[in-house]
Amino acid sequence: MLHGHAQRSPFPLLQTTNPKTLFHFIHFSSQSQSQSQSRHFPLHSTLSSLAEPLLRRDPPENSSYAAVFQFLTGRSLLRLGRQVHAHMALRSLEPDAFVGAKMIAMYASSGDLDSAVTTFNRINNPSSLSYNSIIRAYTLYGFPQKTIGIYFRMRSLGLKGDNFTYPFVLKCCADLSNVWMGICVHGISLRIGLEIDMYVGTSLIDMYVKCGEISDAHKLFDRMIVRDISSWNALIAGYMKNGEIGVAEDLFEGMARKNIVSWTTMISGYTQNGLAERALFVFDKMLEEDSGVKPNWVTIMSVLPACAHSAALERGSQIHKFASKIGLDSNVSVQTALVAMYAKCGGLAEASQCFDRIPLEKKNLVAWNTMITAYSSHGRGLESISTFEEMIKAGVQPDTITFTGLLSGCSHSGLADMGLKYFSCMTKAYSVEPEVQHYACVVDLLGRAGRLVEANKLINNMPMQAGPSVWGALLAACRKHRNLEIAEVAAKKLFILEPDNSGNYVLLSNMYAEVGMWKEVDNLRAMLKSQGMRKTPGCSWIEVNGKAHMFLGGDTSHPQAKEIHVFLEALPEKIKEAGYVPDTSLVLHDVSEEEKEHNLTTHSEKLAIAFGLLNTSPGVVLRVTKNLRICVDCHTATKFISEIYRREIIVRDVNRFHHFINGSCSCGDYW
DNA sequence: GTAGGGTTAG
Repeated sequence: MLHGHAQRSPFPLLQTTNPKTLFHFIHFSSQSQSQSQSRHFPLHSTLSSLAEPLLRRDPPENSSYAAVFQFLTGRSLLRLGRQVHAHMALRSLEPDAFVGAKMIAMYASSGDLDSAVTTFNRINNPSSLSYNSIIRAYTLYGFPQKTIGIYFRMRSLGLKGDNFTYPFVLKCCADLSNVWMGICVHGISLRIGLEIDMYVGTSLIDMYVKCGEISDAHKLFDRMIVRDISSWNALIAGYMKNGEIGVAEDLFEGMARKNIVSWTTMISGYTQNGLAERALFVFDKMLEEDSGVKPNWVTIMSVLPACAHSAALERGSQIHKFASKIGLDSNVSVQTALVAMYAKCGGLAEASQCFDRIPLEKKNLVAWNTMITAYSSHGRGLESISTFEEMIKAGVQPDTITFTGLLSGCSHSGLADMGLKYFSCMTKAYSVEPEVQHYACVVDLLGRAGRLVEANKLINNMPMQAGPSVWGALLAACRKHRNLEIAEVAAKKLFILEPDNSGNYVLLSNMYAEVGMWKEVDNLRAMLKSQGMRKTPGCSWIEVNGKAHMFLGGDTSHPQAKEIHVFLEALPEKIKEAGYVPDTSLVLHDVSEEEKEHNLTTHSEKLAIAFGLLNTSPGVVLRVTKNLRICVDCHTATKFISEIYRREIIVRDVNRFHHFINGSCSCGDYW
């Protein structure tokens, strides 16, 4: 009978185990697995004394096993857990609701969800406790639908659930953004008197926050009798995600005690709302205050995008060093955030170094995507492709973002044929359906090659509605190839799809200006004005000695403004000797050529570059960031500057990177 | 047990 049972069992080690080997196994594993910790934690002796009743001849009780499973939970001792399970089965002990719950927790925490589920299904009379274990397991493994299904099955059996059930069920409603389900579960928890429970209450706040119902979340917060730091944190996160940073700040300041999550919430809130400076400031303040909070990997991950956003390479690498010092740089998520940060700060070499340091088996989809996208935005299409092929070789399944990176990489490097090849086979070979953004990349790809009619045809045959990204790509291509006819078609679509984007009006207006159609230019400018829109002011910044210096177009407010302007006034003559011809075609005003030239010398990117040249030693790479696309004249001028002054200049514009070296740019003059 | 999270095209 015993033997038969063993053969039916889904647990592979069942047949080979007897009490004696179990003892040896416990003895051996506890010694080998904990050699380094044994001085601090007596794992071996604890486990031996817990397991001791199991090894006696008299039949042990379920509860003895429960203690062992509980001890094994969260220790990643899956083999040992299986041995204990097998030992139990050999003694014909069927897990009851209680031991079953502990076994489920052990399996789930050891990464074996299948065994957890099998265990659950074999429990004869599951209790709330057994349901809680499987609900927790399904939630942590990211199966919210399953969790909710199990929860309602539990309710149908007349089990109400307790304060351990509802936080997970609510988390699932939150993950699904299903506010109706959330309200339903809220109602049930209210009826059974659990709303006032601290954990249930916090989970309810979180659920309403994640469903975008911030006022309901706040009402709940006000009703809570006992609040925890977590309740505050959940609400603060809501106001930051919401964009109501002021409210979040007030709540944060009003907290009697703050923990690392409170600080991290504020930092990531600032980052996500584009307030990079504030994010970095709060990060510093947290470290200075010495309030006993210790940054963890989420903190580092939240602060790095702030460096990326403001292109603060020096700040970013300082934080990198800090993360290494406190031992957080071996975390894949931190490493991935580092890759993204370095790439966005113009440090492609550092980015790929960080990527190389991630062990192959730890490189996940996000890590690969980040590196592919990094190469792509730097115009290194061939590297994008080879990284993609390595990813496939490593057995990681690509997703929609992978192909966005890959295709835009091909287009940025002029690899039209490669891009089209990947686009045409992505469904068949990689099971990824093309989406709007992939069409946008292909339109860009064809547009770059001057195949505008083909691009237009592709748009008309798209299986879905063409979005602003697609028409935007076509419009940009038309500007480059001076095709006013198709440009007008694309622009008209864009005026409807994104009426508030002044960039589209400016682009078309520039095209009219190029061919001297000043009446149309005026019409467009009148349209902009009547709709209360203004051209987004151009703005560039550069980091020198760890400090960012920002310039607006025509800016004279910088302390060194005079010096900069003297330099820029003299610049055209200097680079004209090397062949520079000022390109005034894009200056909007219908004014004299001389005046146009002056307009050009005050573009924000030129101011930043001039400042960089004046304040750094020869050989230092200049890294400039601009909030719009770099203009044609600045692009040309920068190429000459890189040659005459023998400087490497890296400009990040709103779309991509430009590496200027020895008179040429990595974008191949198409952007 | 609850709260904080990295990768997306013009």
